[in-house]
Amino acid sequence: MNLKLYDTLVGKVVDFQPAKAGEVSIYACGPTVYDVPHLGHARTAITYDVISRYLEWAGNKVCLVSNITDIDDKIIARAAEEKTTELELAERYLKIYNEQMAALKIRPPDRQPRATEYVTDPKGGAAKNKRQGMISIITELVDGGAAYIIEGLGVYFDVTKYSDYGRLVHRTPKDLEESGQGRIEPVEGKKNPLDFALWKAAKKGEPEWEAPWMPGRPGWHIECVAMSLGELGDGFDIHGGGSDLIFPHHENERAEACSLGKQFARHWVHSGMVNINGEKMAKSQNNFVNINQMLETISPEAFRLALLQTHYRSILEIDDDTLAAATAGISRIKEMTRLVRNSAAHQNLDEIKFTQDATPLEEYIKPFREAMENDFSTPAAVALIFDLVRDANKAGGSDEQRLLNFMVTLSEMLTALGIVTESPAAKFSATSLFEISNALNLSLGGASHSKFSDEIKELIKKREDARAESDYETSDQLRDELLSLGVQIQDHPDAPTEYI
RNA sequence: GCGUCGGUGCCCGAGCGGCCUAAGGGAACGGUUUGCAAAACCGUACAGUCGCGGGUUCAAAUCCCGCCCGGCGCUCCA
Repeated sequence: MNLKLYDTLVGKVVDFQPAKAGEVSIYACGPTVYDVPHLGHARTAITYDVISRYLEWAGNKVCLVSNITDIDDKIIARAAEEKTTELELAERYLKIYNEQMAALKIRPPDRQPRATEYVTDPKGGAAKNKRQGMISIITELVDGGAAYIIEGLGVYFDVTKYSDYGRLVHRTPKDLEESGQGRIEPVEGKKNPLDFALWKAAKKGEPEWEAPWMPGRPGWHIECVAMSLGELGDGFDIHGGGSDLIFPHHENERAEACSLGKQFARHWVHSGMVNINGEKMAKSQNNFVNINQMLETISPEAFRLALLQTHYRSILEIDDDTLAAATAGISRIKEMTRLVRNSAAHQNLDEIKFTQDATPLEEYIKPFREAMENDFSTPAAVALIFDLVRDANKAGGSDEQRLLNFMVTLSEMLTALGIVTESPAAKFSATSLFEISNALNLSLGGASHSKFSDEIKELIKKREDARAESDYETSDQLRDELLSLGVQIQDHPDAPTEYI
């Protein structure tokens, strides 16, 4: 693997090699579960899903950790609004989040730690478990002089004690302070306006944990330090999230972790934001699109394709045109697999096994790898899929060995991107051309044969009768009717009519 | 204001010093095919040259400078 990726900290594309050859560890900042997820969450989750799938496809062992923030001010506020407990609220929205990510065919992360599991040290102690809770991390920061206590308010990180502050966001502390004027909520007792909370004292009725300073709850950034280091260890490979998290969240994480003497993340990766109908998607615009809503109009495969046709760092434009274009694109790929399937079925190639001979075609795989390893250039990778589709359509039904190679190649590429979710190695190691093309067609949302209702079967029968009598007026009418029921028709001069 | 990313055809969107007579998808138009369609394939127009103006270079969409415009960030948002 010869991967290059854009590292936010460096500000350019750099060579990437995992700390341990063949193993890649990724920490992707997950959601705060106080509301239903929206397209932004989907985009970020799919970005890291694709990255981890590709790296795995390329032969690495990948560990993807994505956390859940289940305690913070928004959750407390929302729980109060809904007259429920923070725990119940977080549970509920976490469940919805995971269900919707599954609906998008996003693979669950290898581990999904929650902030509340990381407040205190695990049973048996930090050293034994190789993971430290937030309270013990904060204690270390206080003891080391990087943090200070404001009585009755909380524990704050002193940014002047960390000389590299601002490097991730490419700003100087002075700049940050000036541009933050009027935005930063003044806190009585802070030494510097940029100082931020590591621990917040609990107000009456709020969830609280016992701590050396005062009962309270953790600040935002410290949770990700505890979870990323706890799950992946110091010097893990990639820390990711949406680009809106660069500052203050990730900057502050760095400050905390590096002040502990940790190397922390080796690379920082950030995915771009989502625009809806040419406008930024934001609460103030009141144009948040929920995943459920969107999945009523587009398949998860098509949605993923729409995302992949834009580079992960660019702004993603979502509107009806984008989604329709992606749906048409998936149909195009699906149609090709269907044509191959038919060809295999009609020629009885079904009986021929190609186990030994199926060969992914380097003419596609090689540039595909190059595209993906160039900072995950999925638009170029997707273009190669369409090149292959055209070439396979052109090849026609005659050369079954070549068709098989096309199918295996297509399967590899679709799997590497997660458009298709089966493992090709397991699925296709002992199968036929028909089985491969059928599997791909079905996993792209294609229909299997003869699963029509009696009503539809009746209409088909009527139409066939009409056509036999050359009554085209009636048969065309029935065709329209069938189409409105979702059945597409393809007549052929010397082959049976197909119903899709 | 500061930081950062970007401005490419009708739309989306690659390319980032010569292979660009600018990938790929969608939409449009014409042809082959079809009873007519659909799908597929072939072809065409779309980018009078890649936001604008300078510069570097034998060579620039690609590098540099300036300007204009947009996104994101600038204390709790993926």
